[in-house]
Amino acid sequence: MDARVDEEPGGGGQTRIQAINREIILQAALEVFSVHGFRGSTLDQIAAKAGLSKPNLLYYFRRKQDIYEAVLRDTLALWLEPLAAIRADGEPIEELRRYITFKLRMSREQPQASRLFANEILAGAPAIGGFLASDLKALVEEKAGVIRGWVTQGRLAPIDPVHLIFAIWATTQHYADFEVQIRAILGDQVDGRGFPEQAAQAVLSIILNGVRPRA
Amino acid sequence: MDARVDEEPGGGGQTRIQAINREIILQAALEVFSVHGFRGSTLDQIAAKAGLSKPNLLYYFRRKQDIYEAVLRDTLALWLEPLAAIRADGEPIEELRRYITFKLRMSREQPQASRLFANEILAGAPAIGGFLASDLKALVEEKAGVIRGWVTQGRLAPIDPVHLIFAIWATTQHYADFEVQIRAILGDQVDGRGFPEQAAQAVLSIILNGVRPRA
DNA sequence: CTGACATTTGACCAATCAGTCAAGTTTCTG
DNA sequence: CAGAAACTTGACTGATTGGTCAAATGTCAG
Repeated sequence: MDARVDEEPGGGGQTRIQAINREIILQAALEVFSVHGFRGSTLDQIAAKAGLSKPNLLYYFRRKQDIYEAVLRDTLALWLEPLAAIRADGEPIEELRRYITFKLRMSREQPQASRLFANEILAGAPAIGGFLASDLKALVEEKAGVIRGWVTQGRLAPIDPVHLIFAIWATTQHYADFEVQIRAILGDQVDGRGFPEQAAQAVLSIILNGVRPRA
Repeated sequence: MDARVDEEPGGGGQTRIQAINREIILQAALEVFSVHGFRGSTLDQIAAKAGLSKPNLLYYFRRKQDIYEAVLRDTLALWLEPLAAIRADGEPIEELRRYITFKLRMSREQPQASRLFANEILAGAPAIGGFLASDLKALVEEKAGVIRGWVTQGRLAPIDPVHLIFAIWATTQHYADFEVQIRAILGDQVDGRGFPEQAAQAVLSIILNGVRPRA
């Protein structure tokens, strides 16, 4: 029969095994969904990667869609964090440098999360369209206001703030989303010690010099 | 029986109907594959969009994979064209401006081609991995050499040429690949008359000022 | 207008898909 | 250590998938 409500697999309270297996499933699902997107991924792939049987997967998540949404939800907050951290009372160039550096590090350490979103957006954002149009839009508008203020004060070159945010997203996430292409062009160099710094220096140089106020 | 070799559906010579229907199929396939990727797309979706029956699809292309590769091949050349057009004997900033402008126009006029590649790369480039590591790599290295020359001559700020190319790809293709996200944030503004110019001005301003030599 | 060939399709197939279920096994609690 | 609940799974289902095939229809040159 029904377990105590707060110990249902989908609920808040979890048993030890639930906590472990839900985490295993979400990690496996991230690896699969981030490569093939929702439609292109199968429960069998996820089950195999998680080392669980397919019915067992569906014991923890009733539907494939539920797994997908759980993975997306888990990574959404993580993804917005750095943008939210931009402070209006900071030094503009330093704030942007910190934001870009943060985003580049996330592309390096969580490339699958980046690819998961890329797949979701390419597919038309069926699962997070509402979130984009509400929370993300509000956050971008807020930070665009901050940047616009810096421009008005002459602390940044005149630039459309929203497009600047797009440019930062694009250049930083590119290293995660297009990693295969980058690896095809640069080879094992990508795994070298200096590569992250090299990429960071290039991106920071282009964008920061691109928005630095010109006398 | 076998038709004359040069009139086989897959061959070079085509009947009138073949030419028409192959084009219809490739256009429908582009629309489907660019949204859901190879694995996430179905022949039924393509057939429905093309207004043909599924067996008829397979009369012109023997396998789903063949349709996919044909669409990719058709768009690959188009995609490299602008990079190849960068000239060593041009004015650096003007050459880059032309390249960025070209890429932005392609993102606007051929967003599906951009998304098709994005999906292919995200999936690990199973179909074009070899091409990336050979042709694209060679082309990038050649143009990187050109840019490196400009830097050496002091006509561009010191910047890693390959990462500059990545940054240009990222910022320009972002408008095609993440259109849904951009639309969620900016709304119908995206359809406005001035939007392409606004985006172009922002991207050009950031990148060109980012690489302009500083005294 | 006719015959050869190109084109189209309904019916079908085996494989894979998401999801169900009843019967098992394991784990936890008192 | 017993009983209850949590967990696991083999076997299954109906739907969808890519792909086949024989038969029917359309096209076009002579």
